[in-house]
Amino acid sequence: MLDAGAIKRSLKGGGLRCTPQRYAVMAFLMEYHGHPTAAEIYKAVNLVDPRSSRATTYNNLRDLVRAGLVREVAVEGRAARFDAKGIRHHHFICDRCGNVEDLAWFDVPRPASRTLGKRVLRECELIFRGLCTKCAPRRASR
Amino acid sequence: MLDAGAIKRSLKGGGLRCTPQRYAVMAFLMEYHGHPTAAEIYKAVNLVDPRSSRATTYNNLRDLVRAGLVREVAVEGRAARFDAKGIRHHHFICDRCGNVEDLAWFDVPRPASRTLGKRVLRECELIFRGLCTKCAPRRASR
DNA sequence: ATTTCATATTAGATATATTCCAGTTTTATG
DNA sequence: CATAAAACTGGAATATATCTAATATGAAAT
Repeated sequence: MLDAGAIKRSLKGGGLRCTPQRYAVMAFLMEYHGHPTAAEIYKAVNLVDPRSSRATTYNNLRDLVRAGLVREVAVEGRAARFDAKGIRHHHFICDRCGNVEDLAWFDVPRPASRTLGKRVLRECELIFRGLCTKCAPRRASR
Repeated sequence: MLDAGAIKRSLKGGGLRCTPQRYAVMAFLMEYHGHPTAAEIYKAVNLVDPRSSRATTYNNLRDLVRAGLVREVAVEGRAARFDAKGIRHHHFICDRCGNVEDLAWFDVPRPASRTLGKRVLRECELIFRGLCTKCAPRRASR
């Protein structure tokens, strides 16, 4: 079950006010185990309580990403996907349908600082590409 | 120097006809060492020889990616970037300006098949996020 | 509890990125 | 060189995301 206090605290921890709209986005991402697009999140939170606009949903997602509470996954030619940063995990993106799936975490070597140059490393992300279980059997059909 | 024959051959190898427009896109990506957007590529190839439309540029990029000759890098909220798959490398994306930079290659562990499930793995991509050298010193300013 | 103000929200307009369409042209093949 | 499949075209359409400026609200301080 979702702990309202925990959500409130993590928003505050990220320097964000707890507004009904922002709370709704965060709560939705925490209980929904998928990788919804901004449009899907907008729809879902308004289904429960129709008080959020599209702009606000985008604003809140941006703020949550900046605060490090949510991860954004860009997918070529499609809407970005979001998920709450709970347990560490990698991502698998299907080249056919664009769906994003989680993969169990495993450690990734960090690049040597000479590889990285003077760049500031914030995080690293491992993305596997291929065909998901739904698309793989139908590989021949185009 | 660019070898016209080599480009022709790699297009053919990918099952693609060699048209002036497609050749121009591939040649540009091979000699330009950056990560241009579709719009930039469109502009650049038409500067040399104004015979390509926007739609064709997009179509060709799609085909080249499908043929495995070009890599597409999605960046949140911005246009996708492209580069010719020459030497293997990883990518660094700047969280502030969205620029994509190359990082020297190093091996990445493949996930165990139990981690991958029944998914078909095509490739894996390591993306480092942070601040590029241009943006890092100005980190305080927003 | 009330005041205060920085922050957040809103609807709609706008900007940006990409794909679709339907008719025409071109490439590679035999 | 005739042919057919593939590629090209400009413009319209769609999808995605951001901006704007007026209004409302959360939470810190009284």
